[in-house]
Amino acid sequence: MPSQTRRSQTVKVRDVAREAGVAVGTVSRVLNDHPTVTRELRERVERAMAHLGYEVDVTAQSMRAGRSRLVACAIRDFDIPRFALFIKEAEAVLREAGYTLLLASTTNRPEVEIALLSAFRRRRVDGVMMTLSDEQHRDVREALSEAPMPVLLIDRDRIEALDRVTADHRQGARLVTSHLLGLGHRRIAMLVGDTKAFPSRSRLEGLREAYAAAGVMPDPRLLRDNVLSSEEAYRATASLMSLADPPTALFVAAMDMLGGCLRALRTMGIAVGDGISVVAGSDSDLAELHTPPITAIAWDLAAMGRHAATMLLERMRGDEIERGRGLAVPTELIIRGSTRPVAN
Amino acid sequence: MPSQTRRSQTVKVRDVAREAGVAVGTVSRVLNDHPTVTRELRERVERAMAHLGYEVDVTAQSMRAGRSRLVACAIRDFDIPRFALFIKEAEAVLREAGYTLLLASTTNRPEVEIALLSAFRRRRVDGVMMTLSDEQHRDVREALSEAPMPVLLIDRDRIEALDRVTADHRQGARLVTSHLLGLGHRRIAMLVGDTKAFPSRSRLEGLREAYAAAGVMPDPRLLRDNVLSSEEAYRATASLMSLADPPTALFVAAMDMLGGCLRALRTMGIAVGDGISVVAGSDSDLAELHTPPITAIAWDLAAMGRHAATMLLERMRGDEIERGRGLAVPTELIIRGSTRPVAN
DNA sequence: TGGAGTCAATGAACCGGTTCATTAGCGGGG
DNA sequence: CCCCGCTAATGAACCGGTTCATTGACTCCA
Repeated sequence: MPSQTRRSQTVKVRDVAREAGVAVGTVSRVLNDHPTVTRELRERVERAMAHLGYEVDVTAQSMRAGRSRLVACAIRDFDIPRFALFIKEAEAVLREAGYTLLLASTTNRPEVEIALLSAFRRRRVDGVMMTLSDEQHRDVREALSEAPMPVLLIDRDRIEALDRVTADHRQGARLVTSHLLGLGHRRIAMLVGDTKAFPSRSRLEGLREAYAAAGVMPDPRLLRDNVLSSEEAYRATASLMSLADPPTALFVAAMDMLGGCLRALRTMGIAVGDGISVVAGSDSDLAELHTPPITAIAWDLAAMGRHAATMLLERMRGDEIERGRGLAVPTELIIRGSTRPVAN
Repeated sequence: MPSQTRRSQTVKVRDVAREAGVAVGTVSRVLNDHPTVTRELRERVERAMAHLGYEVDVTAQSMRAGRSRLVACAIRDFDIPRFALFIKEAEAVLREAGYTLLLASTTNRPEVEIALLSAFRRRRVDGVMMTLSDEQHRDVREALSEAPMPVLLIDRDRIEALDRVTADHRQGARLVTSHLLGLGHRRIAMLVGDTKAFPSRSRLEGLREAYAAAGVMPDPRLLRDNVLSSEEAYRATASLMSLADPPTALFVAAMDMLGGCLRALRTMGIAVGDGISVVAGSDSDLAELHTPPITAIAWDLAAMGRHAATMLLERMRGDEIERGRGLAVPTELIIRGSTRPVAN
């Protein structure tokens, strides 16, 4: 019976205590760097641990201490290439602080978000960073308010009580729109993602603000929202370009939908730059190395990941901080060859 | 004191047992779908749980049961865009089976790999899927053999005792090389990643096999190995193209280094297709939508993720299966406009 | 009617740490 | 010399489940 074998193999605090000739409590204090332990005893215990090849059982620690040293990250879909950067940096900061990252995907469904929060609670996860499909969703808000651990929102801002890290998408969309209006474009199409979520909402705001500032009215028929996949971006682009009065510029604001959009233009034989000006809502190798290179909005996702982890750590430490801190990383517009003065 | 509040708020098996008028053991049996519990009692207990809003403490379960329902995934760097697909699918399969995914990055360093294995052991992780920086590393192999939980290797194959899921990179490289040789290319440069790891090794084998089959000798100076970042790919490309006798074709076998390589060619004013034939070691939007589109090797990373999770689940279930099963997903060559007959 | 056999339910012991009230030891002041 | 106060170490209780030997009820058959 392997469990028997394993059990007898496993070195426990008792064994270390016996080996070192001290009480189990002392071993525990050594493990936790308690100040009230003399150097001599500490060394004796550490020698015993090394000698026996002792390893703490984190499960048992969590059990008694009520904390797991786990931090969960739940996002819509970690298939989003640029998002990996966020996770990478967040994980590095958390690991440095002794935490392990739990990863889950919400598939952008409220019921999954709620189920995940419950699963995190059952695991006594110490902190959560997540996106939400819909910040207004009643049940999700209730689940969040009942969460016993701090929750930080990623690129969401409508829940005042929670910390959040966002990108300034409004600013980004404003820059794009002003840039295009400045080039003479008046028929600017826009593909945005889920309008129930912050990024799309604020991009729409930015667009409207820029239009308003220029005293121009946007054509609502050029706005395609809830574009969530590359395939949808393809169809939306194809449909826009088939209009009797097609757009002269296309702002692909939905994250990483640029591929679908370019595929559609290529299929229809429309040249980027000449036939239509194109702007990507987030920068990528594809945008940079396309012919012509594609004007794009850029922001520092790595910094977002670091900030998210750092803020969450502060909150978990229980520091006396005001509730609902927000941190917005700036966005910038990188102008490339895909945006040109409107033809005629 | 919040912990006090939380403690008193928490509903435990005792409370459920009292509410339902049964023993705690019975509640536990209901929780674990034990067969020896009558329908009537089961329903009474479930009502009590619902009424009190009971949630099991997974930590306590893990403590006694010795398993955590955690599966760890440790890869070199999850900044690799295409890898997200693997993780996404693996997570879905694992979640379906009631497991939660732990994520960590090895940064391709043996000592980190060893430390992570130890951390996973301390957390009583039930299974691990990981890459290795060096399959031959003594200490890593020792750590692996001492791991009490099953470990599955991702795209690594040199450890016979462990299950593994790989892509057939050798086949891919063979296809690429034959294709280029068939177009008349004799000076084929290749950028590969870490030669201590399986993917680069088998790509090199594939290249040599194809050369041998054609009775041609490769020029070793055109081989650049240990290209690990986009920046290194940039430099390697620049250096290759500055040779007195530069290559006529470039096989960017290192994963997702295509960007750096294309940047270098653009900087040097060398046209893809005309000036040099280019093949990407893994397909991407960038390869597909580049002008000209770039010939690439493709394989199903999503399937790899699913297979990895499924195989690991089987192993964790303790099924009687032979040790060290290997599953290789096929690779295919997608020929596009970037590879043309050699000019002369 | 009694005894063997089945099956469901019980609850105390246990998993491996941490916590904290208690004890032991020591130095210093009266 | 005694007592007080302080610090360091002790070890039993505890965290919240699961497990399993034991009990009790019930059926079946001689």
